[in-house]
Amino acid sequence: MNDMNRRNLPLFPISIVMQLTELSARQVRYYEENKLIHPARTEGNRRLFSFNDVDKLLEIKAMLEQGINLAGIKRVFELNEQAAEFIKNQQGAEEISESAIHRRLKRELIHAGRHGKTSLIQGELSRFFH
DNA sequence: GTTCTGACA
DNA sequence: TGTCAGTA
Repeated sequence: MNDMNRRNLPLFPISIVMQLTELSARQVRYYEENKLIHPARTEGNRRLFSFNDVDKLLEIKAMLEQGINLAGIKRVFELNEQAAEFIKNQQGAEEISESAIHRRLKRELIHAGRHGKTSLIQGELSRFFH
């Protein structure tokens, strides 16, 4: 069992996630409605969150505090996935750890931010993709 | 007792 | 977003 696998295991009920993220159940469910997170379900239809889900919720919380709306946050996640793929292709078939990708993404986001911090908010993220 | 969906303010 | 109702 590798790390990536571990991080995606459906483990926590919403009560635990509430304590871990300091978000209300209402907020967590609302973010799922808007497809920002996709927690697994038990046979009884109860949500089960993974470490990745929790991390994502913490990122959502942080971005929300910076004034980014749900649509903008969704865009950030989409761009992140595309960026991750881009980096993987650029690295070739060579194995690259998730943490390495995240370090590089973070570095590139910081670099992009220097050209205009406000451009990262309110749905103007797309301009970094030209 | 806990969580879920839907609904109202 | 909080909260209440009626369930599972």
